[in-house]
Amino acid sequence: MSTQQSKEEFYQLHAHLCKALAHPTRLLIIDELRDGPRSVSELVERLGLRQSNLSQHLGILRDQRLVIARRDGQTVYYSLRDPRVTQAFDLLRQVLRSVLREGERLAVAN
Amino acid sequence: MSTQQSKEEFYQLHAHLCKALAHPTRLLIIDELRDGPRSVSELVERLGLRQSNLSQHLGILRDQRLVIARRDGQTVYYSLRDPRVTQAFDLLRQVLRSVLREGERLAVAN
DNA sequence: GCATAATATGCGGATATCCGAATAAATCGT
DNA sequence: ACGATTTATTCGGATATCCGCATATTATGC
Repeated sequence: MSTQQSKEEFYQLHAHLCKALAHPTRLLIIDELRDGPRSVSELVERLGLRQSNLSQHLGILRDQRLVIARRDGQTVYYSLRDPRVTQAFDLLRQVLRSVLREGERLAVAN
Repeated sequence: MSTQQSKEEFYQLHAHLCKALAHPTRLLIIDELRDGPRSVSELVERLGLRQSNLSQHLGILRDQRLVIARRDGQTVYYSLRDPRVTQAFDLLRQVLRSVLREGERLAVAN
């Protein structure tokens, strides 16, 4: 551990990171950023959210350094900071799908 | 999507999965299960938690099918259901470390 | 400087999560 | 069947998250 950091603090930070991913809207945002940067207004339009609510969610993703904001004039473009985030995203989605298939099997069996 | 499931519901489920990971204690539990199954009492002892609290967290992980409970007599052994969960776990941890290194660089620069 | 556009932030009520204490449920030995 | 052991669940108060509304901030064009 490079910086002075207790085990507890590290797990806390890891949990904060996960918490930032633990909301449907924020997952939608991340999915929307896969193909490249998007401005806030683009995201508002594509996701159909109130602007303030979207900005709040973007703020949470920003705080955890999951996304990067680049300003060009009045518009701010958001992009993903680290491809490993989407990798983790996809792994969990695979797990989810396998859980759903499993549940289906059991549903048929019972 | 095999089962009847709207896009919104799917993202909701994904978020629930992430939420289950979004707590330091539950991350500690998952880390503890990497090397194989552990009984509840082993986990209580190794993590130093109240038994009820640990069971609550295990329940959350169980509900999301992140862990499996196997009963042997009076003791219940928990194990990880899918290695992809720990893979996702590790990817996020790498992201976290890189974020911390970055913060350190900036701290030194300023 | 001022009106406008794009984005961010503060506030407050509704809802969800967290933890400890007490209690229930399951299993064992006798 | 009864007591002991291990694990799970319920309840309630404290704390945190979420969203809409209103307002602030930042940048542009005139």
